[in-house]
Amino acid sequence: MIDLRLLREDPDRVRASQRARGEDVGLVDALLSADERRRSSGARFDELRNEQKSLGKLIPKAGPEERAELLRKAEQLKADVKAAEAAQNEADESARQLLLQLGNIVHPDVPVGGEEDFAVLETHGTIRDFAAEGFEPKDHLELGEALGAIDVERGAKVSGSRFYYLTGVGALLELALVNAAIAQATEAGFIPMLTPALVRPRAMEGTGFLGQAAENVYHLEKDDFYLVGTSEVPLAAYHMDEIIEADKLPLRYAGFSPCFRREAGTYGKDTRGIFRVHQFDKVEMFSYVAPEDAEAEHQRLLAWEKQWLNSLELPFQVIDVATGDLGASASRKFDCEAWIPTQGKYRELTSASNCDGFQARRLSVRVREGKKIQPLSTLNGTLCAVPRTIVALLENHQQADGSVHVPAVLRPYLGGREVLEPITK
RNA sequence: GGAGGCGUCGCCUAGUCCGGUCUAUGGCGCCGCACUGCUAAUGCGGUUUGGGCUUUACCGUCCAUCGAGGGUUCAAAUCCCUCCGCCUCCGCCA
Repeated sequence: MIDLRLLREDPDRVRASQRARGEDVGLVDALLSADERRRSSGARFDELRNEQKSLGKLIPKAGPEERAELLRKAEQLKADVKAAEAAQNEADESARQLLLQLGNIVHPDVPVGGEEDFAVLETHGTIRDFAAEGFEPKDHLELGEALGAIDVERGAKVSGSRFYYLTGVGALLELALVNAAIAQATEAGFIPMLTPALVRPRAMEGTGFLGQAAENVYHLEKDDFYLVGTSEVPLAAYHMDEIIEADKLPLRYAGFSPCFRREAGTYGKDTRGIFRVHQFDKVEMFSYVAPEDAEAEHQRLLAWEKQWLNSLELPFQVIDVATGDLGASASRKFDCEAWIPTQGKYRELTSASNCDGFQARRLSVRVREGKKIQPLSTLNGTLCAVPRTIVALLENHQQADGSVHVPAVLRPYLGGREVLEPITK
């Protein structure tokens, strides 16, 4: 959530941000009046409660007659206090509900518009010219099946569409990617973390995934658990309700977990292969930093993502995601998109978001510097989302005979193998 | 799944049986001041968090906060209910 004080002091800035997101600006005014109601009902309750307390002190000391009189007054007050408390709770709750609907304040440099209105910031690597090399590139599924690495037919048989098995060298490839990614993150100072994949509503809501994104979240009704779509959720909630000393920051975690996504509303989109699936594993970077350090950390996360993709020898571009595609909790988001030869376009492989104090405020994670206590800033960035990375690797590193070149960074985790060969039988 | 115990403002802890004197005790740690060649020791003061009001800030002040939420009562850390978490034992199970 955003800072209520900011809303009070500079509502126009919040309105402008809502407008840029293409969201309802009326929400801001509703929130302002709810906040006003919250404050006045709170003051009323405080006043009555104070009166009740002073009266309560007199009762045990009073003589019999006086006592009866006081009790009569106290009884009346009891009803008033109860009503005032109910009014206060109601006002608090309605203000909170409105506040939860409001997305983060958008960074002024973010391009305004929908999904297609992103700005390309930089490009890396060289796109291969398969025509010049004299062969037609195969897509990742065809390659993966030939390698004995991917089985989507049986994935569908067992679990339905958008499920898959990674088999043989495919399974090894995932483990190699995960190990290499964790190694890079550890080298950079991240603490490796294996996190819960099932979380309570508070963690999900606090991370901002129960708003517009809710339809993409799996929910276990019987136990009221949510399946996380990213380890960002358990990593953000890790320090929930804590106050962290300023000299402990930055705190950096590299989470590895399965990720579950319903992919509602994507029917017919990316249906072939393992580009868009309901379950996958991912290594995620997560940072807790002082508010003034957030933008610099955002750049650092992006730099680590670029380092990773470069080490995989993948051609990619970096984009500044447009306002309409930010998601509720990000104030700014940089995606790295790898070139997918058979699609002839760049597709998202990693995503780095600066959430400022948005998640920290919802999850009550604060930093203490001297006497000052304030929400800190949280940021997250993908290091390696496994299936998509496999897609990009297979397609970009394929050779005319259907074998696949292995980047040096993965070889130590693949028994030194430099090439993956199709299975003959 | 069954039985029992527990949860107090950084950590430990008193208080809960028997409601008001709790404005929550004491110790440790930490911060400030005093004293002191330095350090240590000692003395005095301070030290939960959130929200209002006031305010440049400080200070001050009010309300809430004893795991969470409800209830009883004029009044709840204390009594009742529900939930959450931790511990012990039993059962079951990777």
